[in-house]
Amino acid sequence: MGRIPCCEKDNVKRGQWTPEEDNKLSSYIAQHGTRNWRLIPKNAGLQRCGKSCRLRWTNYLRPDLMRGKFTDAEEHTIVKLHSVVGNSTLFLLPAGRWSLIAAQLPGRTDNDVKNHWNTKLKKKLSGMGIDPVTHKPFSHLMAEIATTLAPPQVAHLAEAALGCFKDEMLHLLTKKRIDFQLHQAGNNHHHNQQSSAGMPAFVAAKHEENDEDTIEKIKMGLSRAMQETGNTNINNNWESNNNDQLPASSSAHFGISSMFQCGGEPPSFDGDAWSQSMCTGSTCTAAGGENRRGRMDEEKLDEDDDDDDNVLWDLPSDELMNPMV
DNA sequence: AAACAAGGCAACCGCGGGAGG
DNA sequence: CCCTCCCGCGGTTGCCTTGTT
Repeated sequence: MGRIPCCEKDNVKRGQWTPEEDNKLSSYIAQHGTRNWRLIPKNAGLQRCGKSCRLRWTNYLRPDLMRGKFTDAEEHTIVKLHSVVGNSTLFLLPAGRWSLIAAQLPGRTDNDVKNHWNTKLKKKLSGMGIDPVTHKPFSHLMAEIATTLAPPQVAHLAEAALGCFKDEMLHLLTKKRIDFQLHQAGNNHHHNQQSSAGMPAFVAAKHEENDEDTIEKIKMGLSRAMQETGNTNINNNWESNNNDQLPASSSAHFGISSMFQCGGEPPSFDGDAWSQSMCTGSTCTAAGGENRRGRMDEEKLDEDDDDDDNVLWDLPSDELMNPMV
């Protein structure tokens, strides 16, 4: 038996809302509240689906909404919480993950958070070499899988992985990193000779570097990660964290920080406080280098001091705006 | 200056859960 | 217990803006 539509689609307007429609909806809700969305458009004199009205209200018209850019702190919270509730099916969370995350960010809607995650944060994490789904470094993900396979299968895995990541990696290595290098080059300007194309020598070199070279480097990194895995407690970490009472509280531990404790390759850093704050643990501390403390703003440092001891993703319940699960 | 590409955001769609008859 | 309806969620699409060539 098919589900009946929430409204008759022929008679409803769709697309962008006009200021008049916004006014009608806002004033109606101000007077009558938001009970029964199906009746609201009729009573408010709107040719809209009730669902559309609800979305417009919750995502745009609500007076408590905060517009504007996400702050670093908000982004930090999103990433933290996403590492915990990201795989909501695993923990059988009663509420959706986006709404749960949004509940911790006053003035932000789940749609806001979801859009921000999809358009910005995912790329940001990828750019740091971290898988935005599992919050683990790409190299460790591959290494984890590789440890369960026989050597011939590992070779196939590497090839398959390269196929998957090739485009993304090439993009990151040949385009985005150039920005960073440009910045670096600015400090060593006199060392860089101009190429025939008029671009700095290092940029020209990047362009000339063919795909095969890049792939070779990726392969080396992958095999190095797999070798290092043999000497570390990567699986112990993973298993112990999973075997313990799984839900949210413990799951926070097996995110990025626990993986970084394993001695594998750290993600690449842009050097900004945000990216460094996404990573703690012995390896990252070393990789982050001396300037970490120097660069991070003092207030943030104080906040994160507890996290520095390997457990960035531990979220004390009193730190949350709304308690979860 | 124009064309094209990429990014960002608002809105839509379909599905599932829960409440109530 | 079944059915209907409402609500809310995540995924996706489409359009507008901004950046790049």
